[in-house]
Amino acid sequence: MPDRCDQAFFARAPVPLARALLGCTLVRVLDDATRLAGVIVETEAYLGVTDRACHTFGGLRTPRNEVMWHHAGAFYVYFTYGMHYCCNIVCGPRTAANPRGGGVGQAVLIRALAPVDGLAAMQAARPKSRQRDLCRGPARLTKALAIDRSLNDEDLLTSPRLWIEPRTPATRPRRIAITPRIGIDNRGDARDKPLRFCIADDPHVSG
DNA sequence: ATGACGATTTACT
DNA sequence: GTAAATCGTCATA
Repeated sequence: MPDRCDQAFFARAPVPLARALLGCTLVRVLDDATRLAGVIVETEAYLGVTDRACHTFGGLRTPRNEVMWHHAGAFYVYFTYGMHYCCNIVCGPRTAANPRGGGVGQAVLIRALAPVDGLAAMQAARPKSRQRDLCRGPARLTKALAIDRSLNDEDLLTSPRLWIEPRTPATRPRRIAITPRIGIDNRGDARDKPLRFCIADDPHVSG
């Protein structure tokens, strides 16, 4: 039985989780048992109700962003630009009000992976992509790993088709690069905060 | 009912 | 470098 990140791993604030996810492996198992997996090399932290770039800014709660208010370890998938999916891991510390962690509108966006398992299936999903670019970008990786709306609100703690595996000595980042987030140019102070985390010098990082 | 826009990617000049 | 693709969502009326 594969090692899987647990509730304690996800139940913390977005910045520490975004850092801790680097070097972990995102695993997706298809209905035909094909295993697709990649090492997380790029993440972004979304801080919740005070963060202008966050879907829950100002306490906004709608059918679309409902999952961001769920417990830590919930998987939040949203559709954007009429054609792309992006995926996030809901987080937030454990409190008396939220003993599972989360419940406060915080999450970490997965922005890029280094492909590890299921390369043939990924390539089939993105036929024109070079191997290095298969999961290099938030919407590219969801396409490569067959992540869509059907996985919104999936529980990473228990799902048989989706989970996160911890770092191994071989995947532990040597150095982490920190930059402002991508694609939020129009949002004042939120634009410049250093909330994007990458494994430095990894060729699978986007941007 | 309507309209502006988006945590992007790809193709094209 | 710029622009097109493409549609669900939310705010406004």
